[in-house]
Amino acid sequence: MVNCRFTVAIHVLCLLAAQHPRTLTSEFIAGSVNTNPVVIRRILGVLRKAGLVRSQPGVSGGWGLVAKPESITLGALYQIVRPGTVFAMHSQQPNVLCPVGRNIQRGLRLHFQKAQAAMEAELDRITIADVLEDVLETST
Amino acid sequence: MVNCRFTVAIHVLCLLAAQHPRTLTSEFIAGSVNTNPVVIRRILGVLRKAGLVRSQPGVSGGWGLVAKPESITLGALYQIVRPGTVFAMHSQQPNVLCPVGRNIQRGLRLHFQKAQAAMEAELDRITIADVLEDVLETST
DNA sequence: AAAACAGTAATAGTGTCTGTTACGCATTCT
DNA sequence: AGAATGCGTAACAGACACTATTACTGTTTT
Repeated sequence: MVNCRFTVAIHVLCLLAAQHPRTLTSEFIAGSVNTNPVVIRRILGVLRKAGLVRSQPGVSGGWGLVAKPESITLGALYQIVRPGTVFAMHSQQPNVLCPVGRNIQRGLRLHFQKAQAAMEAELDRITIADVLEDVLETST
Repeated sequence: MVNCRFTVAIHVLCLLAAQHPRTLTSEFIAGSVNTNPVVIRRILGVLRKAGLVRSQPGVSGGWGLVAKPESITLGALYQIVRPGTVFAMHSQQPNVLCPVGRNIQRGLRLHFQKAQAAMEAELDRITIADVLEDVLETST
């Protein structure tokens, strides 16, 4: 089972959107996600740097949504919580004495970028508001 | 360093296509990829099950291409060497007592599938023949 | 018969991610 | 002012996936 930060980030933003403008503590959120509060704080820390949420320490503190749910696309969120590429190049540099080995990475880079861009474009068609609507709809 | 089997598989098929109809040994291929022959045999074993290549043991044995390079798309290859999904759900099951936690996975599944399908559709537009052409072109 | 080469199991090492504890700091409430 | 609450973050352990490597068996050609 690989990286699930993206999924958790969506989950948390849906929670914050559903309860807006109330603030939620990392402990409460962790109870819904079923993980440790530190994990939640780590992910929300990244989202705060991106300007999506804000945090407040102290009594009656917690986390609140800053951006509008319908303005947060899954594509943007993906780039925030999982920077980097879907595809990995060779773990060791290929043999430069081989015509294929010497040029294969350059030849693949653009194709990989376009494939990932297509994926993110599809994710851009969905917002947190859409997901929340789906979730609460199936809830009834 | 994540999964690079997909990249290596493309690399190996380009080699086999470039040298076709000659056969190449796993040791020779490993020399271009810069890894161990066993790693090559493992990946080629998967491709053989899919009918893309064949192998022959013994003296002057090795690996040969069966499918035509222009008929092997990167999308098909991706599904062969990396079955499974790009996106991971929660590592622990979310809290079913929470309306969001109870339905978030069902709400996300379709979106994730569509995003990955968009990526694979983009990969389907490229064949091994295309990649080989790019690679040999930049070689000059 | 000997050599070459695939097939495969077993193992070690590395890296990434999640989960957890611990502690400091900021803020609110009494 | 002091206590309680909650974030911020470092440190560490455990799980897991992947790569690399060794070693051995079986098959085919020469």
